[in-house]
Amino acid sequence: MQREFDRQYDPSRIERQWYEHWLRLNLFSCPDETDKPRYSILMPPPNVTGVLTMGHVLNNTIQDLYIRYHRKKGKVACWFPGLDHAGIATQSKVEAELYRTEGKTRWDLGREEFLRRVWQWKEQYGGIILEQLRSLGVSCDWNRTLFTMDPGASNAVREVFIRLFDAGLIYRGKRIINWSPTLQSALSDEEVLYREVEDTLYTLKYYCEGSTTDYLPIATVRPETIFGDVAVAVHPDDERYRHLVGTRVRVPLTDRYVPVIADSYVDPAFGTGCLKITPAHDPNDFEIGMRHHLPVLVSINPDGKLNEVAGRYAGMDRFEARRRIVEDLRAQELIVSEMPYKHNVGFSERSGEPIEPYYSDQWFVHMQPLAQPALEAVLQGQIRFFPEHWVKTYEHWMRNIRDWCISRQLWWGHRIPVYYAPDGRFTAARSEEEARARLELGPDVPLWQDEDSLDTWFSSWLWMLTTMGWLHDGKTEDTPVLRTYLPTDLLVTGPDIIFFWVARMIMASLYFRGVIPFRDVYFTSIIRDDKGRKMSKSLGNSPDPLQLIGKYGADAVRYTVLYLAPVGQDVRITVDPVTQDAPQMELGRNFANKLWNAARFLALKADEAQVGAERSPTLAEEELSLSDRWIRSRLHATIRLVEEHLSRYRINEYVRTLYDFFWHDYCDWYIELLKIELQRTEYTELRQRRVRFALSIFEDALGLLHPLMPFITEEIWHRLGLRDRTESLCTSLLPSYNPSWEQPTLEQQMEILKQIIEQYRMLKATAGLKPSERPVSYYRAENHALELLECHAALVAELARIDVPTPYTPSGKPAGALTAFVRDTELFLVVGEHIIDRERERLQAEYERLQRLLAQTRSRLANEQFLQRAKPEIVENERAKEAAFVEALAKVEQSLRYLTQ
RNA sequence: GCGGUCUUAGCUCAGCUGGUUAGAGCGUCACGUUGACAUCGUGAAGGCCAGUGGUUCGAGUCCACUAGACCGCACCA
Repeated sequence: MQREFDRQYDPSRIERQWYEHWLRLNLFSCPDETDKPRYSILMPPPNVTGVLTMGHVLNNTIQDLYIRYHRKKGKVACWFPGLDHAGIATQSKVEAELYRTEGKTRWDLGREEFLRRVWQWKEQYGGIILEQLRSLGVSCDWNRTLFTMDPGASNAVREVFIRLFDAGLIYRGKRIINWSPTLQSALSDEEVLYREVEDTLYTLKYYCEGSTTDYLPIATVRPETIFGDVAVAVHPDDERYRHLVGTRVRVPLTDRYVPVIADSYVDPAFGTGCLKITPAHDPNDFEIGMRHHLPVLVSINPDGKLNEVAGRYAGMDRFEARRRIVEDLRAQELIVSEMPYKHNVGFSERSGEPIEPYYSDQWFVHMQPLAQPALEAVLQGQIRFFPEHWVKTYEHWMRNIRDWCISRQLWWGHRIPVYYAPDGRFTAARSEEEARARLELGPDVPLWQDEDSLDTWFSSWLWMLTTMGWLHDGKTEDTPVLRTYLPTDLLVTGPDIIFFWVARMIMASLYFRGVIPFRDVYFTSIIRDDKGRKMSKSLGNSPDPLQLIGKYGADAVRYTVLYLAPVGQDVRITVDPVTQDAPQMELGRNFANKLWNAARFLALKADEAQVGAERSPTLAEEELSLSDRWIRSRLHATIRLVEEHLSRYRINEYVRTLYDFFWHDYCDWYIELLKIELQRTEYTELRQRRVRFALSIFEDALGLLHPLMPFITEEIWHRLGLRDRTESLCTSLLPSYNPSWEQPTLEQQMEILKQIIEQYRMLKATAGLKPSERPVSYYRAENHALELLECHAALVAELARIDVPTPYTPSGKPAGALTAFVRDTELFLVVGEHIIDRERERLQAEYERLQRLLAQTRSRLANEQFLQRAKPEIVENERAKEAAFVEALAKVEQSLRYLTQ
């Protein structure tokens, strides 16, 4: 039976086919209820507007790794996928398109028609990213895909709003909020990014009433806000100004007089010690204004333009107005000084322009009561963070939590379920009828629903509940799915949304269901380019993952990204600015190719020996060679390590462990040894059993690798095992660990044998001999090493490409021989006398190295404290080292002496 | 201002609860196509583990400080 195996692995030929096949076999969908152990993960829902980024690749590969691993442990492993409606991002996108194609704004269309267009857009382009994720091989339960604007999720959102409203945890208030003039909407504190900006600090003259010479010097970076001034504040104890408290000063460029007030908020040591109070345009001024019962004078409109309060500057944009006002202030000599000034300015995370603090009616969630239990769940370890240090960040935020502004002046989103009556009263309600009932109004009284919608995160924070059907009809709280899969086991997300999402989910889950939403949270690395910049579309420094998958294969991309991503450390991926290629992916591609070729070799041998799908009979225990036992020991160590690393989320260690096993243990050594052993096995039947043994080791290891590289492992598993297409490595169980097969002593022996081979190779290379030459070799060894060499001389000869080494009994060394050492074993390779100089150099270096080591060891042993306090086995070890170094030194020294003779 | 992370080979990084002679991949150099693999093999070169001090019998590993890189939160005109 011959199988086709190309010399090179081509992922593009098999990946898509396998994915579709898995979907046909329905391997990823889970029942609502089960008696089996279960494991669940919530996918952080990507935006409908999103396309696959390297961040998604990293994040979803980790999730897929864990889901697949636990599925292969025999659990019902359910991964809940979904999509986020992304209010601002999506609305902006559709508005931009509308303006480009039809020259219209959303107000031209009206709310209803505009929303129809957004839905249309969503049907057409939305969710592309979910399709893209499939090319990565993710094994979600696609039947459970939820969109945050789906009716079920929307019902839950409405119900939650009403419940929190009734509980007094949601309130409406006139506040200073972060306003984006571009988006024409409020933003939460978390959506504002602060950046240092070079500005000018203007000190202005506020003339005292009735005086043309006395003034208060008042510094500001925003002279355009002076029209909103309602007072000037000084510190109550400030001797310079105390006499002025209660008098009035004139606002520059106006005829308006405002009072001088005393408030301890003012820092007398900072600046001029005088502060203008503009409650409508500064959060701190607002607080002071409230304390002193001052009016809130709005001078800048929501569109960022000054209004009639600003007199002749009305209608001007805030930045244009600043320039004009400064010119006029200069002209009228109202400026004391202008100084360059660095300070932090808040920018809209979404639209990029400076935030305008804006005084308006908004909806807030009172966070304090929700935060307390959520903080405890993490501090007490019910929820674990990986890496753990994020707990500090979480705690800091939770202890200083501020109320959450949830209203957005957007149309795309969940509309706030609040109704207003003509008399000004309002209530949250499921319908207009219910609102009437709640407000005790007759059926003919007109009601208005609030125009605003809710922050997108107000639906995301319910994700663990809504994905599992909670309140999808507005009533049913307890579903079989919730009982089965909540709390989930793992959440994988970026640390940048710890507040936006992770913290709020914990709060919502505890408040509404009384359970934690997830047990472990793994915060992924941030992917950066080779200059350390975060990858982003605007910088153009992010490769297109689909292009990489197309070029290198999904397995290779998954492999490389996880190999490069240690826990808690950012990942740097070098990207070619022209081709957008990421050459580091070769790491994964080469590994896949290595795997493929190892399988190709096994298939060749299996076909030669006419091994079919059967794996028995295999070698009996007493038939196992040193290399067989060794590779089995390595396999079981690997099984153990895989479990250890994954349970501690040391993902790159897991990757490295498998790399080492496949490449170094299995390919570099085991296959090479197997080749020789097969050559020497005369009986067909024994050869067959030997190949079966080699295959079974390889196949077990494939299972361990499958969660990371699902496509190639499935393909190889089928080819080697000639398995039926209805079987899948996705659902076949992982090999189980057998501690008695992990044999450290045996591994040590093998290690010595490997070193002996390597030393012979080194000698041969030093002599510059051709590979085809087989120089005569000898050894002088004792005990174990002697035994090893006697038993495996032929293997050593084959692998080192030398003549079969034989014991050398005379003292001294063979004529024309180079010498090398493995512990106390001496190895000789007869090469003639032509490279004495290099040999002497090498031995001299070795001599010095050993002397350094010996000195170190001796100084340790000379220390009384060390002998007394260190553990006995450490001391013993040190003594053994001393002896070994002394002996080795003597031998090297002797060799050097022979050389000079 | 508060909190956090990082600094190990030319590059990108591993190195777990302190204890064999500090590792890998890429890159470099030399050799090589022996029936799995040149997307490969063999060998070699390459490291005062950022600096200073401390704890300890013992520090790349723990602590403090310094320098540099970065992140989060807060923010006064």
